[in-house]
Amino acid sequence: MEMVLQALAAPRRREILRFLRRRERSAGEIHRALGGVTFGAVSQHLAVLEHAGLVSARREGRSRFYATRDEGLRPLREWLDEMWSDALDRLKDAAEAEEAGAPRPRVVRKNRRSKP
Amino acid sequence: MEMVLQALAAPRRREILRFLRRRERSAGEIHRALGGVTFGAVSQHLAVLEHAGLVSARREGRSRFYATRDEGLRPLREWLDEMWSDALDRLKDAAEAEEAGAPRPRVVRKNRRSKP
DNA sequence: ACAATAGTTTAGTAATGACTAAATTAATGA
DNA sequence: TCATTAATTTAGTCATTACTAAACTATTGT
Repeated sequence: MEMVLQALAAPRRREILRFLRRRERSAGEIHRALGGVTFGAVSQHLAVLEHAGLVSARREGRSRFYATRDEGLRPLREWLDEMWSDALDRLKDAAEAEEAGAPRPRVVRKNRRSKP
Repeated sequence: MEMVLQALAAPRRREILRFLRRRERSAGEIHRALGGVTFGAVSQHLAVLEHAGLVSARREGRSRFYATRDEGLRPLREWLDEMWSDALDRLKDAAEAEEAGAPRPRVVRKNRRSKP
């Protein structure tokens, strides 16, 4: 998932994925849709997305058609779910601590020995 | 979510989040847990995570305690869900097209006029 | 074979980012 | 007040990266 997050971190590449949402598109279409960026740059972005497993490519004549690969997002999805379950665990722990006596046992107080 | 993805793209920061999974920790604890990286570097990573809304900080005496902020991951979660629903839409479209006659209408064939 | 079209690859540049060491701020304790 | 502990901030370095322009590769039509 290292590569997945790395790939998604660039706004341009998310823009490309967004453009590929509905259907596959040729590199040229993608280039035209983005605007303000070179064909070369687009090609590089597509290579990054492909290596990360986020898009697949298909050759047709002179064109190359790119489409999103849905399984590509799975590692990220799993990581997020893991984080989410941890959040639930924390809530549960907090609830149990609450029940166990002390009103807000969140902070361990330090013992102050001296007093002016 | 720009900042969220940017923050998550660095392995060190995911390592920190992972360490904060169960309970809050002081900056020093985090530094010791990571190992092989300066206190300064850790502090910088924590600042990035805090700006991205992924952790919250609390002062106690000389220590500063950091904890994961679960709402911080929500933008990413929503983005992922959006992508996922698009994937479902694609499947649906494909199924409908399948039903509508042509066996695999995914690709529009070009008309070849000449023949050798 | 040649020209045109569609895309990739390369070389180079400017900006960003992760890191370290050292200076700095903040709170406590003597 | 001064020393100590805990953490942040700053200045500078090295690597990565997003980009452009230009060279290159591949496919098709004539």
